[in-house]
Amino acid sequence: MSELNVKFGDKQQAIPAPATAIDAIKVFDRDVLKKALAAKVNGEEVDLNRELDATDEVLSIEAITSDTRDGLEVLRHSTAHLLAAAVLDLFPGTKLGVGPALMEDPRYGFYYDIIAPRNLTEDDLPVIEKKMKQMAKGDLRYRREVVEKAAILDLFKGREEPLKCELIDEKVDGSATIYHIDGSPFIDFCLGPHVQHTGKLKAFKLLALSGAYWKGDAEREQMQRIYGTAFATQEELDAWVKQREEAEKRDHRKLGRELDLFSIDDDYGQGLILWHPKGGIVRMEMERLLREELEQRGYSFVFTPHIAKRKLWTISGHEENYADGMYAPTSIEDEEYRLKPMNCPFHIGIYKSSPRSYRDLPQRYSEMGTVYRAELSGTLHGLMRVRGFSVDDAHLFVRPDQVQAEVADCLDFAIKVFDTYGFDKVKFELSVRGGAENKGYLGADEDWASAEESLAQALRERNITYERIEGEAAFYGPKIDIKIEDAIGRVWQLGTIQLDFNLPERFELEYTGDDNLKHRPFMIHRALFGSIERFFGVLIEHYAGAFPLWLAPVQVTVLPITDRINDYADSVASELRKSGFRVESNTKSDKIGAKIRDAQMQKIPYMLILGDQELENGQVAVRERKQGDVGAMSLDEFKEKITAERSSRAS
RNA sequence: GCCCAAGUAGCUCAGGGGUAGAGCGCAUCCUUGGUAAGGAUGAGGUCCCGGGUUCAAAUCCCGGCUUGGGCUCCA
Repeated sequence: MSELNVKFGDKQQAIPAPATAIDAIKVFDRDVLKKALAAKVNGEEVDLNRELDATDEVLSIEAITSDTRDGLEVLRHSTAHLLAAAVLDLFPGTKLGVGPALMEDPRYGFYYDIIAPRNLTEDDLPVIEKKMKQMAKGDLRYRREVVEKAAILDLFKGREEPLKCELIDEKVDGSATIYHIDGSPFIDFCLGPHVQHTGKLKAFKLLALSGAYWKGDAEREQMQRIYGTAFATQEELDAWVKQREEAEKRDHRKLGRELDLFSIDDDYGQGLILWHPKGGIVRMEMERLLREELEQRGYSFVFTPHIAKRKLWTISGHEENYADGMYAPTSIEDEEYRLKPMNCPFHIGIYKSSPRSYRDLPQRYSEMGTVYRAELSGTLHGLMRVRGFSVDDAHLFVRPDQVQAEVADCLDFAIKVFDTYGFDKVKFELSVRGGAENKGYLGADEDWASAEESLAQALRERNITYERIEGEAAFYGPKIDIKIEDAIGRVWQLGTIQLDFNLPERFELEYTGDDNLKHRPFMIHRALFGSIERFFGVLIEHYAGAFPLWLAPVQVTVLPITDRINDYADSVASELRKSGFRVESNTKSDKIGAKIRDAQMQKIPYMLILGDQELENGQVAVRERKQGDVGAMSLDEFKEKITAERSSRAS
């Protein structure tokens, strides 16, 4: 064979053999070579210098360039190897774990898990990064080698790499590939592809050091994980670093303190939120919106206690399946009680309080129910992960024929509410039973089939595009998860609409049908926010603390220019309060610039600047927090404007 | 829970074996200034907690507590 038939884009040509991927690409497009990091041959990702198989068939070749996702992945994965090589060089005897590129996580670009002879600290990162840069300049070659399993095992055994051996043992059947970085002791068991040499790695940065377990298993070896990121150009890396700093400015913990919204005080307990007056206002408004919707959608409002007898949690199955998440029992008069981690059993109690007819269904109970969960201390995070929180919970008890309509209404509800908050990207995921894996699903097959179909049908009926995920359903029923994307593109899993075949069974729920026989109702758990605390945190970051008028703790601040105007300012403020607005009046002796700055830092939507002119004309000079000065108008005109803005809940 | 780091005034942080510091905020006074910081004075601290080393510890060492970054996108 002296020639190969190669296809590149829509062009095809015979080239002399033997040839590498790079030789082939060169024939068609010399320019693309500058950006090429790897190649695809018949869909398989390979190194650029991979020799093409001698074959009569047409080989389809593509270049993987640095400006594509695949290219970035090659770049990051190669950088992870460079990291490991540098660590090995600086800390001989280091054991290697895995070092993948991270393409979904916006915070990082890659990591490498290691066990170094001594625990590394963050002070080591700059040293390692320096070593990496030095190695990058040396244009060290990534060299691929195909080796038999036994030989690879021997190689890594000899290098005392037990974790690598374990991986090889699991993954390899026959032969496998390893990669060297020439000029470094580093060898990795890896599929590739990689860049040709370290000189291709021009923009990378080490970011963080953390703990990780081998295979994520807390029973296995504790390792250290070094996170970093890499881009094709320094400009892209700089832009990314800058954006990261922007995200930090939105941190809800920082804004929560600056805007006096909430606090967490260890004297009261980790993960327990103290809502301050200003946070309280936001919460009241969030709940007001929900309440209006709940009323219109025929929900009823119920209230239930924070603890219940232990026996109840045995019936519900929480004692058996969820004990780790629950606080220890407490007793009174020899009876044990436990704090509730969920509201469901209480709502079931209400359902069971009288016999139900098919005519009574659906029953829709809603409650802002406060629950307590024993989260591990290390997982706590501001408002996002807490130990006590309130769920905008609802439980619907429905007949099988009502499932679809009820779920459809839940979807409408979610869309309406998230739209109000300005989340225009909402994603829906339908989780159903998986084929092969048996998770010990409860409930009859025909119930599952009908429930899954009802959920899917409800989504289709509302023209919602959704992702169907096999095998992600809970053991007790299929569900729809709702995820939203915030103002800076981060995705948050919030609400869920979940069918439950388990609890109706355990609590022996029933209703009398039109056939005068007893039937078991379906139960739907429905929460939009999941946790009010967490959603509050998401909102703070989404709005960067600048709440829209309807949510803002202080909606208007009145700023008199001199204290001659203080009386007029007070009268304007009290006039607005009469119309239900939250107004402050700043009569300190600061200059107007300072008062404006204060208001701006507090992210108050409207400032009314009042001086002699306004007093004389009976007007207010309006300054909006983003647009700045919008001119003078009568108080009535201003009131009309903000009344419309408030009632539309514009975001 | 585990790995790494941090903990100094209400907040943000500097300092560092021998009188505890700054800016912001707060209070009082002066100033009454037209769209992002006017000035002066003052109050405010168990330098996280416990132990050790030392003539002497906020500082060095050990332990604890809390906070922060993380804890499988598998070669």
